[in-house]
Amino acid sequence: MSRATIVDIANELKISPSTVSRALRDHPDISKKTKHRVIEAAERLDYFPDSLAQGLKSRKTNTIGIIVPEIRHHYFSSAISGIEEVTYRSDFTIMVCQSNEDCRREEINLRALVSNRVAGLLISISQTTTAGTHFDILHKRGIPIVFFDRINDSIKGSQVIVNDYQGAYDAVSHLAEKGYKRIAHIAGPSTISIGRDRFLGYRDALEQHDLPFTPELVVEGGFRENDGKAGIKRLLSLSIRPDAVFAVNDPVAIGVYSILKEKKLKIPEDMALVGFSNNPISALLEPPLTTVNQPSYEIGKTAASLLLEQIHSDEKNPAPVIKEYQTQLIIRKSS
Amino acid sequence: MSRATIVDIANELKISPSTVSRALRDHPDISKKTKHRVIEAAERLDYFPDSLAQGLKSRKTNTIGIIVPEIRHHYFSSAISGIEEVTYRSDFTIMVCQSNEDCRREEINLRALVSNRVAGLLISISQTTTAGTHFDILHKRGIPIVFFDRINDSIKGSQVIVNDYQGAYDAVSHLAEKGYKRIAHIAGPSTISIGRDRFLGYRDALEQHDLPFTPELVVEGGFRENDGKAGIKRLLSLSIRPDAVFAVNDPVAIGVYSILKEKKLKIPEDMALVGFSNNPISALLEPPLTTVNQPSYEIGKTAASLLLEQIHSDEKNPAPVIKEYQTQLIIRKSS
DNA sequence: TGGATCTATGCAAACGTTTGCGGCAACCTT
DNA sequence: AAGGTTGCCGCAAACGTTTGCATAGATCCA
Repeated sequence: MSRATIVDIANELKISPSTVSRALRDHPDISKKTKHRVIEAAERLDYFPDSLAQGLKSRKTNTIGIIVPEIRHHYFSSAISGIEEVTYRSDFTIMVCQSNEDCRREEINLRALVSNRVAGLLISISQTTTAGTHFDILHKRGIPIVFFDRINDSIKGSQVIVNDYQGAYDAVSHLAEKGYKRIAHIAGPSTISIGRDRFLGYRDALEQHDLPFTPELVVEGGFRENDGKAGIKRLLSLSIRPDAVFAVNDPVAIGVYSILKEKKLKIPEDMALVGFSNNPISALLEPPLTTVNQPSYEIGKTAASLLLEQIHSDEKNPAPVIKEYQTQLIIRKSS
Repeated sequence: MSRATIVDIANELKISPSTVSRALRDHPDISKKTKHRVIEAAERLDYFPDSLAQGLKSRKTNTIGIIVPEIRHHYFSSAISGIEEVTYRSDFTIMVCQSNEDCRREEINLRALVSNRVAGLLISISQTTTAGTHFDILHKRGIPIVFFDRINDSIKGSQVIVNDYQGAYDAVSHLAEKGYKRIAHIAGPSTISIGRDRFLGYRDALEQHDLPFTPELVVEGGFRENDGKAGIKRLLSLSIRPDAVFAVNDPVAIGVYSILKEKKLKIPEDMALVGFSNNPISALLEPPLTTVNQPSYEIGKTAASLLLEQIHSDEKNPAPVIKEYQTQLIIRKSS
């Protein structure tokens, strides 16, 4: 019933706990023979090391924290999958929290993770996170942090991102070159990097192709399917409808799909559509969605590797590193 | 830089650490005035409780472990989302691991979680997990466990599942009633509950509708998209092709879709198709996929609630509870 | 006024590890 | 033969909490 400890093994073998500890960690001071005896006894007694005691004593743990807006969104679950894949290989475990796009909850999660003494933190901030002062404690405690996907300029730290500006620019250029004239944008919050950068890419692409920038063709919302629904409804109610829509991401584009289907509007004849993220689902939609590829699984892996590097680095507050992935426009039938 | 501890607060206030500890936990013995002073000092010093020390001393933690085959599969990420939602409200954090459908990795994950002294475990076993002796240590240590979705009869523990048999039965009955005569089944591993039960539902539905059970129409594989591709290829190579397919789950059905599209075969004219899970994607496929609804998010929430109940229960090894959800056939254009 | 009860606090041990330091043989040097 | 290495191991303190027990002062009752 009650778990065996190092002391139990020591008593069993009539040696001291320190010898057992060293034997288990393969310390060179311990003889081969003793090591074998210890290993054998440990297995026989079902010994499991106690990570709590280890962490308390050694002042560091093998767990890293993750905070994302919502776990069930494909982009994030895929990134988490990538993260777990690399942390697993380094004997780290992950603690996962979701902020539900709520800054306050993000902060509560953060406190819980710090209390659990995570060795580092990976985060994609919520869409309501503007300030970011709650990240200061990490810096104070020398806990490395890597932001991925969504960042916020007022917060310092390493980042793994994609070139959102270029991705949006390419997507909208593609629409312009296809001959669409009134290209709308269902945008994300301008306080979030990806919301702002994709908007800027959109605006500059219009300008580059001699299309007028029309403020009423830009509706700002969140990152969810419902935001897409609301956005397209607004656009459909305009006196002159757009002939194409660039959605800030695929979930939003999917919201647009469902409304357009509901209204029996044809894609791309009545309205062309381009998304962002390349969710697996986008290829299977009818018509398949033109979108911008964003390698979420890879991004997760890279972010985790970067974090582990910083954790193992000697300096307590290593200089921020920024890794940027290039996006890739995937042209399908919706445009 | 270095974090403040209870002792730091005690020194600051010239009181003893035990008083600080009690004040922070709102112990009735401590005066209002002292409590206020302690709280104030704690905030001023940026005090964060140390979960490791707390866990070590109190012999229990507020973290629960999760092991799933793959985080990025919609069904699981959705379940994890549900789990996090309820654990968050109870001040628990989750440690998430993925087994990658590999029994050995599942066991390694399990050891890591036990080492971290999780208060309980939620698991959906890998498709290669047949024995399950590695779960014994949980029982020995009185760590409650709740299985969800995939179970294995040789393992005892609480379960949150759906009525897979009935779901499959309904799906295949639907196909039979639509007039399909040669209904194939791309099945999951028979060692896993959901694989076996869905197969049994398929078989009995055939019998009930006076259709012959033809072994060559059943191909057994895994739960992934690739398994669907392999399965449908096998079926297409038969001298007499089936006219309908019941896939063990939606990812497998999606694999079938992509092969059928590749071969220019029409759904449902050339081949009808039914899936299982009701992934959000299934409604957006063309044609939309008939499938069996399985409330993954709800299942996650229920499993987590059940686990928390057992954690808070006084008995060390509470009797297993089984919660079964009813499935619901969602008829769309693919059948 | 003496003892009993209550309130608020402190002491010290314990949770399971890790690790610096020191010790004791046994073996090597010159 | 005396001193120096080397190999192997144990002692004890420490990590940051929690908690049973003791205690000091205040209040109460007869």
